[in-house]
Amino acid sequence: MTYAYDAPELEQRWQARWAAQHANEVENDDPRPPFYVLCMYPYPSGPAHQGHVRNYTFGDLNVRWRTMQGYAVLSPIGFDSFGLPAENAAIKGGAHPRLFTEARIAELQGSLRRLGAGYDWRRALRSHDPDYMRFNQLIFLRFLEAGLAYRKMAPVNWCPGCATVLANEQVRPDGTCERSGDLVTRRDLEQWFFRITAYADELLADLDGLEWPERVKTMQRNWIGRSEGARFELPVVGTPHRVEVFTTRPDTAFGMTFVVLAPEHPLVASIVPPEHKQAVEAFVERVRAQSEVERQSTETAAEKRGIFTGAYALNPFTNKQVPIYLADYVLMSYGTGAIMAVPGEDQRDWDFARAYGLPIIRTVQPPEGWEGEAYAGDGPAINSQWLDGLSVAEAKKRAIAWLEETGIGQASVQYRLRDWLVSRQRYWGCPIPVLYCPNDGLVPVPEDQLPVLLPDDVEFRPTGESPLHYHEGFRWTTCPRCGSRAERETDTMDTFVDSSWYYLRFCDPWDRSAPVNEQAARHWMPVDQYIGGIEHAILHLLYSRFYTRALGDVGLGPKELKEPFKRLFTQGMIRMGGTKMSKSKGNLIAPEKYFNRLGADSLRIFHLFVGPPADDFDWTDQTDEVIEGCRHFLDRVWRLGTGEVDQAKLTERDESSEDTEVARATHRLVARVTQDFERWSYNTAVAALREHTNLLYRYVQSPGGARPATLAHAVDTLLLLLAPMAPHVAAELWSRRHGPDADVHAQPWPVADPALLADERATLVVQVNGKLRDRIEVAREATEDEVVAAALASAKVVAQLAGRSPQRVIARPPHLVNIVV
RNA sequence: GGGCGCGUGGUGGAAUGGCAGACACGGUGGACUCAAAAUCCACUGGCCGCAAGGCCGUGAGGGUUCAAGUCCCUCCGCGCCCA
Repeated sequence: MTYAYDAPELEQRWQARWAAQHANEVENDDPRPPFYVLCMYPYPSGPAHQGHVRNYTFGDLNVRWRTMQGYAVLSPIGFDSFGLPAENAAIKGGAHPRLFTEARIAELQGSLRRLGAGYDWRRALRSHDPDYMRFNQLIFLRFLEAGLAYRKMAPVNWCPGCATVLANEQVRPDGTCERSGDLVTRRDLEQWFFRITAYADELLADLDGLEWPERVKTMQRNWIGRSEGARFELPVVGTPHRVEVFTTRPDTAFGMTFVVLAPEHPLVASIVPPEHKQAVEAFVERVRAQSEVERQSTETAAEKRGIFTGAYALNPFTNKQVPIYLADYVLMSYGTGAIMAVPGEDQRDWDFARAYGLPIIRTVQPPEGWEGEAYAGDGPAINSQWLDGLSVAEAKKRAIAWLEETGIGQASVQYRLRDWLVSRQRYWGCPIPVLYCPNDGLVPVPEDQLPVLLPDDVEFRPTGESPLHYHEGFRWTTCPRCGSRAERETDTMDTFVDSSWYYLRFCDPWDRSAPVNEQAARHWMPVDQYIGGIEHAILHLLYSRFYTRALGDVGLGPKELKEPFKRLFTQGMIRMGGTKMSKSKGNLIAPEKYFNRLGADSLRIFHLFVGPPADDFDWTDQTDEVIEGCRHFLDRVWRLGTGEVDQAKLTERDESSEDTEVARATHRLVARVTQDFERWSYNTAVAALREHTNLLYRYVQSPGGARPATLAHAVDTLLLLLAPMAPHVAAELWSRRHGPDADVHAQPWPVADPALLADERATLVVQVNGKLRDRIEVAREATEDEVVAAALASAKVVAQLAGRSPQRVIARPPHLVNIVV
């Protein structure tokens, strides 16, 4: 293979020049209108992989394009540098997590530079930087003060493999750990939480105003899971106790034939009669060992899921006694930890009732011919006394009104969303800055003593306990209040904490006095374009939305800033053989080999060209040939740009109609590419550039040759439009054409002249009965009568009509005529 | 089970309800060359036909419309999210 230019040499030369020029550095007082482009900061796992290349190519296109459009573009980058892989490597006998991580960062940084992505490197941050940790801890303390951070004993998802607690989101549906694949079990531990549920309503409601993919918004809505219903109390027969239940279907209360408590429910201890105690305790023990996912699974046979407590409650609607059961699928953490069971309208209750021989009473009339079991749809209430005949919605209202009048209960809203469990029993994370004193109890580390740093001299043992716990020097300290020996918290923070506010820090990473400089944040925020993987649709994006609000509420961020990311784009995944391309799968295709041979520009064009950015892409054996093809395209642009194509035929002359057509095509190209950039249709934008290149080749090689001025404008425009996509080759050609100091990336983005967008001639499509029969060249301004006349005069149309006369003629001048016979 | 999305040539894909398959990859042929590579040019959905041309064609079936890949209904298959 021989290529038209030496890509590695050319690209490295331009990268060095951009670094020397401090290109893409932007000041906070830049007078141009601000525009914030951000790619999700990467976890540094080593050199970039194709997913990174795709992500950062899209990001850089936006940065360069918006810059050419006249914005002051904030384009920062950082590294999500805390996390498990570094610690696991240390346990396996590797280097210290810090050294390991910093080596990986250097590799990834190298890849990003070779990709030619433009960043304000002065603003770069790493989550494990002491400065960043200090502010992470300061935020934690302010949350603690405000009651947004709290500690409680909680049954948690415990991964034996990772030897740590997992958030619900990190447990896969089959009950295994997202990272290690081990089966997750339950344990009770003192854990730290962030009170994200305090914002549930707001987080749900404000989704409406975001320019995010509808899919992502739906996922967040489901995750928050708001449901409206009622809660009310039932007396436990023969005891002074009352059990409170939450239900979304108060209208079905007349069909309640039993009550189910979560096995952990506090009432269990006091209501179970002695003769049932042993069996109940054994059941509770068994359920405690199960993971939440197991408990929620519909696979388990109903017979094994519950147990009768021996106690009865009084259904306040019917004044009848109903038995109280325990069942694994009722969770203490949702609602009140107790439900009224209505087997007639809930399939799980139906299954349970059948398994335990409990009565089933329908309270909603199923439609005629209903052959299913529980009926959850709408219909008139039956067997429900004063609710009979009402629709579900009406009956709900009436039932709630009755509960409120009688004082038995009230309307209630529940969320599926739980508070965010942030503590991790690991070393390589940000320490939680509190200590425990025998006299003063829980004591926050004074702010002037932050950051609490990780000790370097730790031992990594595969025991499952945090190395911080063994480290006597770290673990023991003195209480800042009373001076006695006190124990430090040895848990560290979930790494999602780090990624929940980094985008705010980028606004002014130089501010030593506060994590977020409010003035700078007001200037740049919200992020105008956020770009990342769909896999962060729920967690990272929801936590960040919470953080933005919470920071404002504790006085650490602009109070009026609610939403961090105005526009979100989620790119598709790179797959290989059906699975996601990732380091853990061992199916990475390193970009370095393309950088060395074809150049970063070719790889960038490939990622832009290969399909819609939002779609997944399957990397196959043919992919290399497509990337070659992208280099081929850049070589063709090169030969046009340097004048290597048929220079001899260039002729000075007045503009001919052929020249005019090329000029018009150039303006159409500008409009097309701009529009495609706006709608994230980069594959068609590249197609448009390739089409234009093909057109210019034909133009230059045509018998009449090209008119120099027309060609120069067409080629220059091509280079301007190419600059955000293939920045190196565009820069080189531009400087060769316009002088060594000319900078294509500093040029204004071209604007199409509306007068030149349309052709003078148009192709009239003639259909007979909706089928294509002829194409006729007509003037662009042709009237309805003219196009109809032209269509009827067509020999092909006459032949098709075969003497029949048209019943109806539909004309859309100048593009289409349809003759109906 | 519920929700959302997607099914187009050998392949990736394109198409505000108005010319299906743009742009590529691959393939075939040609020019250049002693030869090859590179480059440039042409052709490339299927079937019938010497040709002109015709017929069929966007997962399957139905509907709306002058006109459907696009809108509506049913079904099949695949993917994702929530259970």
